Amino acid sequence: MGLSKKDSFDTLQNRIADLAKALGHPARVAILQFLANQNACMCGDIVEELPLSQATVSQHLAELKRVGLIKGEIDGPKMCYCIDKKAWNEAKDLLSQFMGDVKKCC
Amino acid sequence: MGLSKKDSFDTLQNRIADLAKALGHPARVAILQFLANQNACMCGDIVEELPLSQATVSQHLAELKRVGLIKGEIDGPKMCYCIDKKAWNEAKDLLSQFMGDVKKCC
DNA sequence: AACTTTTATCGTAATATTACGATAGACTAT
DNA sequence: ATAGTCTATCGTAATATTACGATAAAAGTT
Repeated sequence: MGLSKKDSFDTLQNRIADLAKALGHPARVAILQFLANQNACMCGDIVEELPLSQATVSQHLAELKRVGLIKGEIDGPKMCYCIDKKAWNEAKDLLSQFMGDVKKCC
Repeated sequence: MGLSKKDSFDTLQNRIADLAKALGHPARVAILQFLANQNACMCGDIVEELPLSQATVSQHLAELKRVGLIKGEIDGPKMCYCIDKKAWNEAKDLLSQFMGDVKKCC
């Protein structure tokens, strides 16, 4: 079918998967790189940086907002997007812990 | 439409996204946790560990194989799956570097 | 050879994602 | 008030993902 079985997995597994899914598109990786390499929030011109339409970029931004990695605040006519430090660090910790626990294997 | 624009992004962005996408499902996170917490490869009984059908688990394993995070080798009647250390470390480095470059912001 | 076990693949259906044009909503500036 | 700018949302279409039963393929066992 396609009926989601996500409830059968635990909260941590779901959170890791959800964060990873948000990173699972090159446009969103590019957006985050852009925001992360800036010393300030990004106001207005994200669309110009990407080879995608305004509607599509807005959709990707909404997905990043959904998982909490970025937050947007209104600045007069424009919108300013910033990395959400708290969620970003949570994501970094979760992922690095997850990737870190490999024991020696074959 | 839905026509992929992935070619418009660079190789690194695509690789990060592709790895993240592979981690973007709780079943695959669970499989990797399972393999990573073992001191040996996992032969045979992965399906029993998951609340999914054999066909679905096989599909998730194929996805993990596709990105290179695991490798499978035939052991008589069974199949042994192992974390691919090389790809795993590459993934860990890529992700931690990606998550690491945040400058101070708002 | 016939049977069992294990895993991959095929076929199929439901749902989700990706993408864009068009439109609406919010704000500034004239 | 009107016009311009920026962003979100709606509508829609194409494609991808998720899930499973059924079947095939490969290996060991009797």
